[in-house]
Amino acid sequence: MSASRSSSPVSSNNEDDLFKKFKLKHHRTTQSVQENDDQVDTAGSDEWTSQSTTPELDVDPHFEDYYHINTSKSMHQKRQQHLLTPDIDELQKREDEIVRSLNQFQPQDVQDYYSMDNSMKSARDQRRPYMQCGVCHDRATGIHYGLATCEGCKGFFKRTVQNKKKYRCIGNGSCIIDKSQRNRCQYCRFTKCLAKGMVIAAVRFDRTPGGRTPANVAQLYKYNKEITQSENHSEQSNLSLKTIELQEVIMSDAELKANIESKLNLSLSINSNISVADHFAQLSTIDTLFDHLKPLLHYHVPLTDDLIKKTSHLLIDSFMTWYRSLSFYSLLDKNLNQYILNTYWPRYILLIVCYFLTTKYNNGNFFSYNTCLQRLMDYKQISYLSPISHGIVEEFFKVLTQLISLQLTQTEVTLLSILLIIQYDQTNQVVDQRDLLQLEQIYRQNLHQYENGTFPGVQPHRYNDILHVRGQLARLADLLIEKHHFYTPFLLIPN
DNA sequence: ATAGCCTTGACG
DNA sequence: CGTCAAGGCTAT
Repeated sequence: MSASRSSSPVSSNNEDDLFKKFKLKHHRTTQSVQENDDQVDTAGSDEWTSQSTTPELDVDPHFEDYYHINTSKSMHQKRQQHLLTPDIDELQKREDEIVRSLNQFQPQDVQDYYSMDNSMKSARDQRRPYMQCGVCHDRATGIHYGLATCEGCKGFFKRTVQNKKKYRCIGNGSCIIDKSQRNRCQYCRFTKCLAKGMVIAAVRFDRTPGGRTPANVAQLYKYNKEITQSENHSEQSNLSLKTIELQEVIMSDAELKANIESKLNLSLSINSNISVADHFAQLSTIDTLFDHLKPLLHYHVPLTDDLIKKTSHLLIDSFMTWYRSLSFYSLLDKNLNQYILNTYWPRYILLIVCYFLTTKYNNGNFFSYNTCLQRLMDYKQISYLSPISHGIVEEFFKVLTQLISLQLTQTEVTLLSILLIIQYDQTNQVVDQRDLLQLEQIYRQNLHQYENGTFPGVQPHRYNDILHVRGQLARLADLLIEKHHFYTPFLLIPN
């Protein structure tokens, strides 16, 4: 039925198209220009958000109290700050001050931005065809307001300044801005614009088109460029110093990703070439995660390995961002954090995909071991995936049915996902995990409290059930990786 | 609101 | 002139 129209072999950018279709359902920012300190605009709330439980994914508030008592460190002081962008006027004053102080020290050195005949110009000419937006890494169309940016970020910056807009971040102000999701958080986008050196003064009051940017503004361009460059340098040298000093094997993000990538590839048993997508997802709600999975629902053809891989990447990125935003992240040892990131992403992805599946199969949608198996066999015939393992399918089916019957709330999913990745592993000697013992206790306790408060008496075994599922999930994830069957959960996504 | 494309105008 | 970087317009 729906075969014909949309199935033209769209040669254009498939991933982008997907995102255009499914993103933007809910902006993660709100524009609180005036009185109302309201909530997010929930425009286009989809079926996913309709759960009546707490919409916040973050840890149960009790946990924070408990945790602070024990650690006497307050980590979330800064979490609620910087949520609102400052007045444009204020920012403008700051720029003015910079210009003034610059002029004090170098009275008439102004006009050399345009006569730059050395480093900057040549650098610019060199990367001319490859210029990418300093904010979102989209293709840049030139220097705009002092920074190489795309048309989108250019226009966004202009609108923001011209209309003196203020934005608010729903998360903790560290949303990742890239091409695919630059519209998710205006606050973080604008903050990044500024951090990368875009100059407010370059937006004209009088709106006169054409002409050239005045010298004092050009001065700011140069100044900002120097600042960001020196920052980069000091960061780099700091980093290398530290690693040498500590003699630790802390991987860079790129290395970490590469490592994960190779594992992922192996366990998907795909041998096609890898193209490391430059997508960095961010997450703070289940909705965001599901946004990554939803496109898979709309494929009328079998899922391709490529698609699964891309989706996995998005989820892994989300996982990393999410993990780093957890309150205990900065308290744990670097090596331990790295170990967790490197080792436990399959558990996390598995949980998310399973949870996604439960929302799809929970009401009346037939779901049995046989249909499950049939589905996988069908895929097997069309694709080049490795042979179906009945043992794994059975295991997977067990976990899934249990999850379906449990009907986890979002808070439970959150706690479960944390418990999945901070599980103390006796057998492992690679890294010092002692901190995890205490942490795990804290989160168990937190889950226990939550169950008592939310389902008092009704489901006395729920706490144990969830811990049981945790064990199953952990084992299954290990198995999926080990036996190169990581694709299995994805194939059951109904379409 | 966003972002791709268009127009403008100073400068070399 | 052509180039660059401002603003404007407008389909989505």
